[in-house]
Amino acid sequence: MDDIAIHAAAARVTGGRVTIRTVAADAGVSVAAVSKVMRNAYGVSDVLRLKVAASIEKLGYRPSVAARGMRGRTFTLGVMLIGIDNPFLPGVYEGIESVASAAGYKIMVGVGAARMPTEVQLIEQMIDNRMDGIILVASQIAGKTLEHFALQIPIVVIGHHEPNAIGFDTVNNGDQAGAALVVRALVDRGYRDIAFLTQLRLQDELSDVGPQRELGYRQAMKDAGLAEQTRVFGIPQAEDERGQMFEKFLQDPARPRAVLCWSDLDAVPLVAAAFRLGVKIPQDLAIVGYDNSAIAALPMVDLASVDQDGPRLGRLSAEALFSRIAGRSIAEHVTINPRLIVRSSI
Amino acid sequence: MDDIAIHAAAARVTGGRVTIRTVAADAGVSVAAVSKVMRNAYGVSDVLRLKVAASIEKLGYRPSVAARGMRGRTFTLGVMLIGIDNPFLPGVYEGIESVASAAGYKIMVGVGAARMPTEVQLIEQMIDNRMDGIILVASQIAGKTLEHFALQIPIVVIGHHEPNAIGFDTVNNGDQAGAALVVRALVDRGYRDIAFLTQLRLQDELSDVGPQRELGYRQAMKDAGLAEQTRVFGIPQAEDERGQMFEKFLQDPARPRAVLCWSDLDAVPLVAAAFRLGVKIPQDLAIVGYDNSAIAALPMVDLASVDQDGPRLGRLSAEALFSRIAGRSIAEHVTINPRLIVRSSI
DNA sequence: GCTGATTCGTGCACCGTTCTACGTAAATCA
DNA sequence: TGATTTACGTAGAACGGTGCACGAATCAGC
Repeated sequence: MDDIAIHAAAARVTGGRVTIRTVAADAGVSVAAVSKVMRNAYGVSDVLRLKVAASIEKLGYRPSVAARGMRGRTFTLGVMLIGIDNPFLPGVYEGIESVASAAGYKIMVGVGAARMPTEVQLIEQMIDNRMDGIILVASQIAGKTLEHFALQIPIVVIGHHEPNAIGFDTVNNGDQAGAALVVRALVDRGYRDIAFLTQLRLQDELSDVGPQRELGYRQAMKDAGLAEQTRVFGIPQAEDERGQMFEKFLQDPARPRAVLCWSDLDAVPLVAAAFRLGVKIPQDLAIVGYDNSAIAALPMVDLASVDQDGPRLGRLSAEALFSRIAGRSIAEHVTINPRLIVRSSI
Repeated sequence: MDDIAIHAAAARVTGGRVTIRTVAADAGVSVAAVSKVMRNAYGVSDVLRLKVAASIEKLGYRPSVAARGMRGRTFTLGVMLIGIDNPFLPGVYEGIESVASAAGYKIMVGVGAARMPTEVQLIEQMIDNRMDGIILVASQIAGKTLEHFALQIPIVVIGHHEPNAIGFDTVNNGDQAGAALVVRALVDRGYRDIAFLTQLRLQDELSDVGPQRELGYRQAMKDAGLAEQTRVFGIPQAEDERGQMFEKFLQDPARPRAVLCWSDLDAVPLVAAAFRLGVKIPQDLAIVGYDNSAIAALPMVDLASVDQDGPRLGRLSAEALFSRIAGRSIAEHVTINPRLIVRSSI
């Protein structure tokens, strides 16, 4: 009797939405029992489990992640992407997703738009949303800031070098090695006058991939006895400025014989500008990119590029994150070897 | 005295994390007062506001979205994208983001990977996370399912036609008009044997953009007196199958003289296959895509394509969502006009 | 100086979960 | 058979906010 009255009250109070209380009332058990079944915790008989499962099925109950997050885990990972149209991301995301979904985890993505304040806000937002951990892809946030956030939430960073970080993990391809790979391949083909094109930006942090690749380029040039041929050009960010810069660069008679671009993001537009101006690739200019994006593989582009194996980076970072969520507290810094995909542009 | 003890207890109990209670204790006011300041609700004096603001600043307090979501709003929108590498998405996202951030809203993205069950799960997840509303971009979920979810959360759909939906809004470009535009442009240039290439899929719903464009194509062909020339080819999803299909298609002497592809997603690979096989564009075959993606604009691709104005679609959908969140309950279905970007491929 | 209205700030009951502590009954052991 | 363990289920206090209802204080009007 009393029981029934309580059930009715419970049903009324929730106003339409099926909550754990609705299920408990329907199954005739306590709220805690339903919670136990949901988490398949210890101390639940088969009879109880079946009863509760039936009610859940019948009512179409879905636990609220928000409410769950207030005490336990949310089983959700946050993934912060630098921007939506970066060619490096799809592979990485795919890798993360495969590991996460196998572990029963959901993913929420934040899009950073490559602007620093936005990225910090996104991290804060993911903390506020009680994600169990976050993966930052190609973030530009400084290590010190990250150490601060790492106190609040497990963090793994892809595409940003912080080998001395103690609060969070990093997963990278060997950016220096990748650039060196390219220099050696170009030298083997007889090129000597090899330049590096890097992203022009305000705060030039050494931990970013661009500067790392530049470092690898410089070292490899020195190792090849080409220290004097070393040339680095900065590419402006804005699209029209970049176009003008490429035009001037390509029309300069003193331009290098081969270039390594810090990313396909700039290499593809360079190929486009060369095409427009009638500069033949590789006869007039050899070009190599970085990221082995889908566009680079198109036959009319056919751009040689360094492949980072994004899916593997993604998988490794997700695994690192899970082990950190599980309790590991000493940092892991993983580096995998990139390889050069040779195409007709060299 | 007593006061101080309470403060200490409050600080101890929260275990490091700065909560609304920590702030209240620090400012020497009630929890409710802090909450009022946060929501800038009615009945707060300037003195109180300043005191609380100072404490918030000092402690670096950030409210928990999860906790807030249990009663009030989360000020977060969910955006479900069909997949991360779709050329249609960046523009749309940019549009949504601009409106959302202006309204002080955050965005969380779910990546659907174009698989139906994943998409449904993502919607459920966004409901579980207490988003204030969601925008589905190029979703393949049937209208009936959406009506069900629309009872639980405000929904706006982009790139999916459901003109009779009553529970949610839709924002689209005129897909039929877009295809007709292309047919007319081709006819004007003297083409007669014009085919349509559409995505081959299991459940061919008329509400999807592909079939809509096909409808527009068929009607425009009829209107141009070319009903007999009407030909539609289905393109398989898998990359290698598609490659084989394109190869056969391009080598067939009876192939059409011009084709309209349902999306750049297939048009660009077709251009690539033509390039590989030495089929000249547009001399041997004219090609038009849909979406006006960045790749289409590359000079070595130079693919004519229909522009949907993604940013505008994004803005309109965000505005529709906000008005729905504000209480509107009758559905809105917006259509904007696409335009053809002419390039050397026709 | 009294009444009624207005302004501010607080106490407290939620929101939907998790999880610890505890009670009870059945099973095992001496 | 009595004592002890084990298995199961429940009550109730968190978690970190929101927002209603209420009381105290200030103010205006007469």
